[in-house]
Amino acid sequence: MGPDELVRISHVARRHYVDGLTKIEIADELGVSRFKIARMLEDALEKGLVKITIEAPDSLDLDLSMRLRARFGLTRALAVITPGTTPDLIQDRLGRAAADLLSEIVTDGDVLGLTAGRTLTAMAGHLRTLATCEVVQLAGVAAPTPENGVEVIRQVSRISGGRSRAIFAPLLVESPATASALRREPGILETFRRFDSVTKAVVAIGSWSPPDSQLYDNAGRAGMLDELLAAGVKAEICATLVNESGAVVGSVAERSLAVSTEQLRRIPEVIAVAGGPSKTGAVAAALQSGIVDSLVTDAALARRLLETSA
Amino acid sequence: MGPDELVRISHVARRHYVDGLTKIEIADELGVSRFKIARMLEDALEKGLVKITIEAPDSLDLDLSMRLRARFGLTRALAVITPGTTPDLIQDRLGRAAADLLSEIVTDGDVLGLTAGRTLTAMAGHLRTLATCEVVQLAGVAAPTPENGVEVIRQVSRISGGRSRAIFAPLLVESPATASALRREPGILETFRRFDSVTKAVVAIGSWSPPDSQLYDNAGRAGMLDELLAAGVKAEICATLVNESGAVVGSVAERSLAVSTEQLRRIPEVIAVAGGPSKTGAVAAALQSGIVDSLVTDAALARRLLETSA
DNA sequence: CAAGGAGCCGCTCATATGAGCGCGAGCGCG
DNA sequence: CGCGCTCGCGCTCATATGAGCGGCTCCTTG
Repeated sequence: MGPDELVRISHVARRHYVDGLTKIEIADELGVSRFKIARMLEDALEKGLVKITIEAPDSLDLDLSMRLRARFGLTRALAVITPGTTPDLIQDRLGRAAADLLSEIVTDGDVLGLTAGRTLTAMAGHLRTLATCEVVQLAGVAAPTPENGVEVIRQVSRISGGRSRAIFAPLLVESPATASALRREPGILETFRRFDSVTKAVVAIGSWSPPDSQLYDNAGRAGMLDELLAAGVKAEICATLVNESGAVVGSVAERSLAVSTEQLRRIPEVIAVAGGPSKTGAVAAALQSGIVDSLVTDAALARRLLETSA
Repeated sequence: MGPDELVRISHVARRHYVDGLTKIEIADELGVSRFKIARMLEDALEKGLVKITIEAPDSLDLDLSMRLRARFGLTRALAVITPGTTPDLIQDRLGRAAADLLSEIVTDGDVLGLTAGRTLTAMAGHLRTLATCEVVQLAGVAAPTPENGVEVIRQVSRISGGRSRAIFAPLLVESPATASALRREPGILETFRRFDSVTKAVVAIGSWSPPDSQLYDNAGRAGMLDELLAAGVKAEICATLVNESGAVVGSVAERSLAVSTEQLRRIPEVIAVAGGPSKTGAVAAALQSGIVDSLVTDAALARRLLETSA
């Protein structure tokens, strides 16, 4: 293309794309037909004279995110790009993304349900602002570590400024009777009554094969593992266990202190946060279950999900 | 902006700007109203999420070029960016730009008129392709150097493949009688007859104050300088002399071998090529004269022209 | 020279789009 | 509680735009 046409076309492109003039206005200005202007702009695009770029944040793979959303019918999906594959790193980045997502979507009237886990602990650590909302713990304490649910609830509700409903009791207990008794404890009863009011929940996904789950560990200690693995448990969402196809199988309901599967399903938006190589199958199973509405995961896992189900 | 909205908006922006979908198509695809899509795209632009850039060649200032064109009512204008201000460098770059311009706009039927000068010599040196056209020398030889008009004509016509009409005679001679006699010489007569057929001409602009012109030097040797300077000559185009206001003053017509002012005016497109600090006033005067239809100059000179006449 | 084809132009008419408006939800305040 | 405010939404209607067409010129080719 010669320099004269270059000057003309660039000028037209600038008037249109930068100054926002319509093609008709440019045509009048230059005394040519609007069709001429349209063709000049087509040329400019085609010859690479006008470059349109979509600025993406380094940390998100926008394309994968949208494909996840579309493929699994999710309300939202975030495929987080991680600069490495160590569990710590992935959890930190997923936590950050989940924190940003919470800041974005939680509004003043919301009742926020949370579970525990290392990724959710990371999320709490990255959370900076949150609308005023009630924060409800959805399951008892699975691990006697700083990563337990009570700690997450405490941090998040402090940032939100809303009131918190914790569960000061284990996730899994020895007998159904103990579980029933605990559920009648005033503080715990209060929290359980809020489950039906929860509008948004952030939950971890535990993997049972390969094992990467605190509930799995607890079940092992409680001697329930063989029975549940025989039932084909692949993943857990709170205390709900699902197999590879997403069907709810086995049950720890009687001996656990947690939101029920039905209550979980009634929550308008359940956001699962999970990533890392070991969780691929569990995330796939959780998505199949229909319990999960939104997903925050790492880009590598997202890619594996889309490949296997293409 | 939160990550979820980021993903949505980026996706919409890509579908629209990259994939070329209409807003209505995207709206249908996502199940939202077209107004929503329009507002998302407005947001994307406003938040800097979509960047539209006009790629400009390093060597041309597109904005200055368009402003020159508009300000002086030119058919074409090129403001060439030079990486320095030495005369040699400026001439080289202007020559290159003029060569590119010629390659672009000369078509097979054209009759191309040329004068001489260092910049036009540079132009000839940079010329790589040219449509088949007749090449006509518009003025006699002003300097006994490799930069004379005959040499330029020879080079250009060789690249074009068309026939050439040179003037093997001086630009300025001692007496009107000698000039008349030369004009009757068969070869020269032939060239002069082609002047009325010239469709495009590339001419240099000579400056008389400060002096930067081969014709000025010749006039000095011929003892005509005082008279012409007294007449207020500021610039020369071929052998036509104009004052600061662009009015034709003085005359070397009787003693020169060159296209006449009237013939020059009748040429459909006269392209002046001139630049450098010393030529500012001369270029301004030449533009005033109405003889010049298009201009190739350096960006610095263009800027000075626009400043003084703003 | 006639026929045919390529390239450029501007038209028609259906479609896409933008400006501006009114509605209804959520929110703060007396 | 009732009021007004703001905001996000989608509507109407005038305008901008694109697809496709036919006319024109120029050039090639038989």
